[in-house]
Amino acid sequence: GCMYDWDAELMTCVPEYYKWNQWLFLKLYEKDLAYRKKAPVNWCPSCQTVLANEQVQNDGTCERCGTNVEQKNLTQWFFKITDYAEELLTGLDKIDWPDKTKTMQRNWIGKSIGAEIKFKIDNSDDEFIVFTTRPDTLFGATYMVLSPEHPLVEKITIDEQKSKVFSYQEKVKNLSEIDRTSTVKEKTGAFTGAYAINPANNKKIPIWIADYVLMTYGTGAIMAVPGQDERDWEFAEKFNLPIIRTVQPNAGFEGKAFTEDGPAINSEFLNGLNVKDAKQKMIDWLVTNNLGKTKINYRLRDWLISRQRYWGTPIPIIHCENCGEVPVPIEDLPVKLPYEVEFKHDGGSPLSGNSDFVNTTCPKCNTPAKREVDTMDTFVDSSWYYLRYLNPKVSDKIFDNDLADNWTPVDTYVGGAEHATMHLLYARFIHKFLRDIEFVNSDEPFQRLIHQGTITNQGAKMSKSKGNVVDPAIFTSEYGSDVFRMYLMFMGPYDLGGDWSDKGIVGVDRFVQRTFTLFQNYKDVKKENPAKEIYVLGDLSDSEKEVYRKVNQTLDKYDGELENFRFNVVVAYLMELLNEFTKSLANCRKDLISFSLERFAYLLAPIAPHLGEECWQLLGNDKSIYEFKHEFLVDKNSLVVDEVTIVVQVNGKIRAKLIMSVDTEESKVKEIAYNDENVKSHTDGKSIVKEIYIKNKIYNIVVK
RNA sequence: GCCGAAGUGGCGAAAUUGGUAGACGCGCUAGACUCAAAAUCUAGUCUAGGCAACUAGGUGCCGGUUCGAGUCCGGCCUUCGGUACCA
Repeated sequence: GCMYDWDAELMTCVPEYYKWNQWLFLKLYEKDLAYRKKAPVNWCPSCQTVLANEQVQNDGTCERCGTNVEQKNLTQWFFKITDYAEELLTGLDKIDWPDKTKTMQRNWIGKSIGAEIKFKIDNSDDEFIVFTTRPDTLFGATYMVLSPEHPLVEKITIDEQKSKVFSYQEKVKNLSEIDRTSTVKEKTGAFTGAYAINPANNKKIPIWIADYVLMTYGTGAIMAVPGQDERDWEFAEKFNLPIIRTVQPNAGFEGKAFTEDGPAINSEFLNGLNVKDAKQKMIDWLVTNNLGKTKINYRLRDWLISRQRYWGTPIPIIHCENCGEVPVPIEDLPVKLPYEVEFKHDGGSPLSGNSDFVNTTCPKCNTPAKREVDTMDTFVDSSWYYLRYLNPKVSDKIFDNDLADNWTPVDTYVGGAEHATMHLLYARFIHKFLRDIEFVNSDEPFQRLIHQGTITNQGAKMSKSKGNVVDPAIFTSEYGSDVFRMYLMFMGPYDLGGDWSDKGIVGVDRFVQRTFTLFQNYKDVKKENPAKEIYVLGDLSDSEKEVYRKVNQTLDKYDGELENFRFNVVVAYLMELLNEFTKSLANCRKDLISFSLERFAYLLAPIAPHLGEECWQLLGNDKSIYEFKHEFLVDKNSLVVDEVTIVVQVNGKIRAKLIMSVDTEESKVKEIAYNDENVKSHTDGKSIVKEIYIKNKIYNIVVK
């Protein structure tokens, strides 16, 4: 029952599409937002290939051959998403996304405000910079830690320590970041033999290396303050390094790092200040003495887009001996992915084996030159594809700008929560970049975001390779697409996944059958008995009132629930409505039956389109329901109830239920409540402490 | 490890956002129809006790706030998503 416009199909693997990935790359390159630097990859020496993190097993071996995976540094292309870190953070306030997704993006971007502090190395002209969020604790810095990959390590390590340091570096090389930063594993490290000078007090403090300091965060070096940082405390305890507290802990606090607020101690000119003021005073002092400055740091890293893979968009760069890195001129795009590729096992991209592809001439100086052989991450394709949907056939530009101006941002984007910090962040970055080069006029690509849940099968994500895919055709041929779709809606909340089961589908099938039979029983009822738009409650019998109310209630709730993707409750409402009809419709006047069924068919149509249309026709309508433009209004009067159930509680436990007319005043409720036998039996002989009355809801008596 | 979620009957799940826990559906039980079965219809169905009225307990576990907690707070447990080359 789904309808696709195959003329509007797009494929990211064809040159007509990936040409624009290349165009995007060149635009970013033009603005210095695409650049190269060294970055480590997982390398399997046996398979002679780069492995994805997913292909490296927990024990650090290759999933295909079991060989130990190594880290290898390759020069790779990056997009400078970090230039947009601040806007990617603040922009979250303006979009209607699930809070959890926004929180994940905020944490991923990981903004922290602190300071950069310069440390001199003892007996040397070398110095290095650390980032810290706690500059106020500088007097408590009793040692320094460099990341094992820090470029200074080799230079400063003294001869006697070299073997220890180098073997530690080797050991760390093949650890994953998750293992390195685990807070439960025992701290490890090695002493370089070198010392730094703490600029606050000019004391000599040892420089260590340890895996818990990452080259990819901050400056790859930290000042360690064991008194105020839990990781540093553990490290100091293990290696017998001195601990100085610079914040007065709460009374009785001992045995670990104190990370909360308190007056500064052992810190000369900071003593007595709270953390916030001490931070500021220390930063002022550092600036005055040219030793440091305020610094905002982000955990977000630049987007590594290079892949040493064959099947991807070639990166449009030419390497020339004379001119260096030269972008392919835009008019020469696309750089087509060749089909003849030899999969040489030399570690580079497979494209390097195709000499027709690799060998070219430099666009600048016309001498022989070589093409870039890396391809792009496929997240590049998906970072702007929604714009291409506007007109997939447009050939002379990335997308149709006029359409983009009118149609973006996407009103509601539906996608999995697993994309929270990658695809959904990349797309926001690229959209903002396209805005900055005046290709779109909105700040964000997706105004509203809804996650769908993932239906698993036998506990695992459905995939062809696992062979656990549920084939919808089995169910559409047995029950029809309306029933299958409706069952999917009815199974549970849209954003909640779960394991597939067809156990309840017969319930939906029964609903559809019963509905259809009902409409058949009242075939053409509307022709002779046209419905009124509105009924006066006083003119209706009790059965008719019930039906009329239920129809209006359903109509009233329907839109809101549908807009919020609450399909499961919408289906439940339709079932309740049918149950009401089964019970009371036979006792209703014919024109009220027309009224009820007409609206029922109307509400069915978005949920079960074929059934909705069939029922609509059965009523005697000539035109399709999908051409029906009239909106059924809710008779709000019918929703007003004149009686409510008031729950009487004694000490919060239900002791009676009173049916009272709406808005009954407290004294009246009180009188009836206290006369109830069951209430009496729980209050007699006890003293009343308090009475709480919530109008039309609850009367709670507190006794002692 | 870190970041983000989820946990409610035999099962899928509702719960007006702090006010009657279990709507709707599956399953099950009993009955009607049938020679019989299926289908359909009717009634019942959180647990324990009771003929019943009712009583006690109950939303992963432990504790707290409140007249009142599935809902809020603190601490756990389990499962799931992400952790930058699965996309």
